[in-house]
Amino acid sequence: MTSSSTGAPSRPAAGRPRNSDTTALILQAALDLGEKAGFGSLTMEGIAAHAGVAKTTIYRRWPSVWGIVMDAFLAEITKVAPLQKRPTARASFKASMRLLAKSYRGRQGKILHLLLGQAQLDEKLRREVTTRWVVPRREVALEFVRHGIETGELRRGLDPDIVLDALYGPLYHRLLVPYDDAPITDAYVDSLVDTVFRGLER
Amino acid sequence: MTSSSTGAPSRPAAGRPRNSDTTALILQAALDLGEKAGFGSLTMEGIAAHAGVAKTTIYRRWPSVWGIVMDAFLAEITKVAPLQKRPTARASFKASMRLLAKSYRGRQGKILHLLLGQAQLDEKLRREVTTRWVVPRREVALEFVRHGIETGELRRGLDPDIVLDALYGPLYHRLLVPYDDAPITDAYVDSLVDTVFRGLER
Amino acid sequence: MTSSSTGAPSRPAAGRPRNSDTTALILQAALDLGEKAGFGSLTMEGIAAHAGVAKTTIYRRWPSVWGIVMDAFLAEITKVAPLQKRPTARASFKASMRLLAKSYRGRQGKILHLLLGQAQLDEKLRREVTTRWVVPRREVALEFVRHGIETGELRRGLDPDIVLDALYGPLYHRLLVPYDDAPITDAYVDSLVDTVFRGLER
Amino acid sequence: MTSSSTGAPSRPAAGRPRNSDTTALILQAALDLGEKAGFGSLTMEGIAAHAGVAKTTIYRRWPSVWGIVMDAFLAEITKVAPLQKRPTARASFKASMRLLAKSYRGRQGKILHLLLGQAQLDEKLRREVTTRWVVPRREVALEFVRHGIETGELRRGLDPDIVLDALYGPLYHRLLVPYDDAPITDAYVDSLVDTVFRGLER
DNA sequence: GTATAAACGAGACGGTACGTCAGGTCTTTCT
DNA sequence: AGAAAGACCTGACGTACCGTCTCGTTTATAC
Repeated sequence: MTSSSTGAPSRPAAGRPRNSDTTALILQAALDLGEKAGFGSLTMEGIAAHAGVAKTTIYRRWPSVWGIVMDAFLAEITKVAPLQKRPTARASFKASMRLLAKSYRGRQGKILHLLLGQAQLDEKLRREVTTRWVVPRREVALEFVRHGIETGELRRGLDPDIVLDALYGPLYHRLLVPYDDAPITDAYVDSLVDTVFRGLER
Repeated sequence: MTSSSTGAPSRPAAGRPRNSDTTALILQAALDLGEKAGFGSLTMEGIAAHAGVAKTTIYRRWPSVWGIVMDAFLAEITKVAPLQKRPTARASFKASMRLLAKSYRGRQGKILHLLLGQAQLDEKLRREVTTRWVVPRREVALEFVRHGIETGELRRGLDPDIVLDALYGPLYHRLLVPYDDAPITDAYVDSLVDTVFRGLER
Repeated sequence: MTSSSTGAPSRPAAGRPRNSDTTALILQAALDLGEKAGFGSLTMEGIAAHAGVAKTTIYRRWPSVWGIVMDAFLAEITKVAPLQKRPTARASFKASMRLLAKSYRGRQGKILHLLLGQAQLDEKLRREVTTRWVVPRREVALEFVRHGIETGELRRGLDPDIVLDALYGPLYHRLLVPYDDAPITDAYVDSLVDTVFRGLER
Repeated sequence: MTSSSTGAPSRPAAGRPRNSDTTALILQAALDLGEKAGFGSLTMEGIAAHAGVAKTTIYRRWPSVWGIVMDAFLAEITKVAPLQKRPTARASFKASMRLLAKSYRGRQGKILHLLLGQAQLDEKLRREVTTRWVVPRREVALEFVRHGIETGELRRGLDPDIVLDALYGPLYHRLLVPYDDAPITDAYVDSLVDTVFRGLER
């Protein structure tokens, strides 16, 4: 969301540089307010006031509230729940999904389901979520599957995309389709992975 | 001079009765506008203007825009994609999910992902979706699973909830988590059901 | 500035009628604030806040701050300084101009020079000032001159417009062209009228 | 408005000297923009952009938009309409006022009435107008009057200030009080001077 | 020549106010 | 009592300029 891309390091961008403390201040304010009053009721004015920053300063960095939330979410989640590589695909997914489920039980979950919710209504945000969150993770996960097929852990002929949908789909289903509001436990993840893997193995 | 002949006991409700044409008019206006300008940009004022109706008239019937959309969605979907009972669970799900996938490829899909999106932000709508859409369908589907276990088609010890998540999860994952925007084809559904069922059968 | 013009009294306009107390409240707030902090620093937001009224409520009545000030000014000035008809033209103008000078020494003067100042920058306001303030008064005054010519008090061949410019011009000159900030006294008015009339009489 | 040159030529001020082309560029940009979009809508940012100059460069020279306009006005008007000394007071005023009326029919008039308008709202500008435009001209004109009294052209006992008000007042009245938007013609000036002078002469 | 000092362009920044939009409530008259 | 119309308060929107600031760069005098 932030203008980035450096490439040629040549000129130092001319003009007074953006204050990165200010950026951090805004992100923090957004998280604080979201935590306190609900991420659904975040407003530009509220964030600006809480961060002690002018609205224009925010608009210079992000085009919408959701841009901010997106950045805040990504900054946290990559630290907290990176994909886990293990000897077998089954172990890799179990570990990765347990970690993911854990963060989803906390603040990240609260944010993510709002983020994905809002992405349904907002085309620009949807693209942002795709390119910055879904695609990068999916690519790593696809590698797990392909490797599993090579080693013979998984049977040949499987469509790796379907495999990922079968594994992660249920997780997001629980997160996004309102049913019984039960949290996603480690036991649920284990049970899920085991059930699905029965259909995947040779 | 025909005597009105109320016949019906109770009360004639006193005062001017609600015009049911008006109700239909509003629903139609909501669908028209949503189709044209995107369901995400529906507003009470817009719907009222387009339907040629006063705002109060709408508020008397629904508490929010999403209430209207919810009603419009349910009215259509139950006609179009009822659950399909077949001799085997596998066949039942294949048929039901194909039908569902088909409607999701059209207007219903467009509405549903907005509805689920909005439900993430709006607690009241979330409950509405749960009780009027998710739970009723889920109960029927659970019956399919239990029956499959009884007949021996599915192995004992399966958690029926996990089964449903494993089947429907991927569908909603495709619908809600933005990835490649590929539509959900019948082939995808077949492939998915077959893959998952391998892990479910005896 | 307010939408007015009734004409056909028939229909009572449908819908909730405007609250005339609210209108008065806004005008009063504008005058209060102007008096306190200077009419030059009036803002819509300030007036709204001080009147305890929503901005939209004001915008429904006036298109700009100056529209409000205009209305407030006219409401006062017509009460305070109506044109004075006397037996002779000289006496009529002396009386009228004394009264006008007196109000200009007070709040009306403060407002008027801002109003005329702003009218230089704002074409719409300029027209408003012309039709609601300048023209009506000028027409009455022209009548004084014409009558003076008929009775023989003033010589024939005078251009009535020039006469009015010669009389009122100096007054507005003092008001609008900054020089020594001396107030316009009754003595000044008398001296002015006498000097000018020497050139007007037979 | 510009930082005054101290007179003593001593030090060349150390550091990079101001570029006088830049100053001219800004003035020109202000006039261009004013001519095109109306002097009332001039902004610092607009002028800076149009002149291809940084805002700070302008602020280093003038404290406000109106300072610029003031300088631009004065630079033109003193060239175009200096006071005219003639043998008689009547002839001096006729010539001077004709010349003034002529410039007021063009761009100078457009600017001046905005300048005087704005001066009503802005105390600093008001003083600026007084000291740089009104007072210097008024002093010369007062001399005309005093000389006329000495030579016996005008009667004794006249208050010179009232004389000037009587002569220039109508001109500014026409310029500033919106009435019929008729331009100020030479014929009008002649007629006005003759009428007023009838009351001034012995 | 090399400091030093100011001009200059660029753009960030905190502010204030703008005029608009939609929400949800209310008041009025008509049906 | 329902319905249409529209006033009303509320809150947020995104934008425009303001005047100040912080940079890096340029251009002149002074040492």
